Amino acid sequence: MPRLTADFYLREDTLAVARELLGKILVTHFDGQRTAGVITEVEAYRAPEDRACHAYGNRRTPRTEVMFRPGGCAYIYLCYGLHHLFNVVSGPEGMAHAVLIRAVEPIEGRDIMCQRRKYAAWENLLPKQKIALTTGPGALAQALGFHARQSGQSLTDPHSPMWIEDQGMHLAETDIARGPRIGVDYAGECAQWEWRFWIKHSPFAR
DNA sequence: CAAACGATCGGCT
DNA sequence: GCCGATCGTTTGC
Repeated sequence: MPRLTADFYLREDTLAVARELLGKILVTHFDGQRTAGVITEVEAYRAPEDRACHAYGNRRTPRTEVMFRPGGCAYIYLCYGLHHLFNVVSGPEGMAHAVLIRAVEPIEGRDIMCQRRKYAAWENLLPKQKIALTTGPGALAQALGFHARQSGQSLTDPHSPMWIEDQGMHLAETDIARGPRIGVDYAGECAQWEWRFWIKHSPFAR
């Protein structure tokens, strides 16, 4: 299956990019280990106006510099000293827009994901454990093997070990739910913006 | 140079 | 529900 190309990521409408990432397939291929999952939950972040965005007010720091690159690369950072959160940079160069991937449904390399998460083998997991394996941004990033040192890597370069595919899953507007973003209470009125989207009936989304 | 702070998770009550 | 873990980034002195 072909990777999504730069034109998908370069669009300025961050909310459209976020919604359209639902149902796409996030794939990693690190050290010969291939894992993939259907994207089921996302959040949009968008400088300069969004207080919850690390690049709020278009402030550039060494960490957030990659958010200003042309859309189509990864922004991965360490959160709470423990979790590596994976984002897709979008928008044209100079606009710090990104979509946080919050959950996926595993479809390939399930046992590799289990190893990385220190879970038992997939087929021995309880239904609740299968869901916990890749639901939540820290959990899915660990399962797919993401690390902050990979921040800035391309999703569109044919040789890059991380990418997103369209395998033809179609979602109607009525299949998509939206609500406020999680964990951004510090962001004033931006915290109420409904910039979080998920596949309505997926068990792999809150 | 010191200190505060997270776009979270999992275990325990 | 609550709380502790844990550390790079950022900011302020």
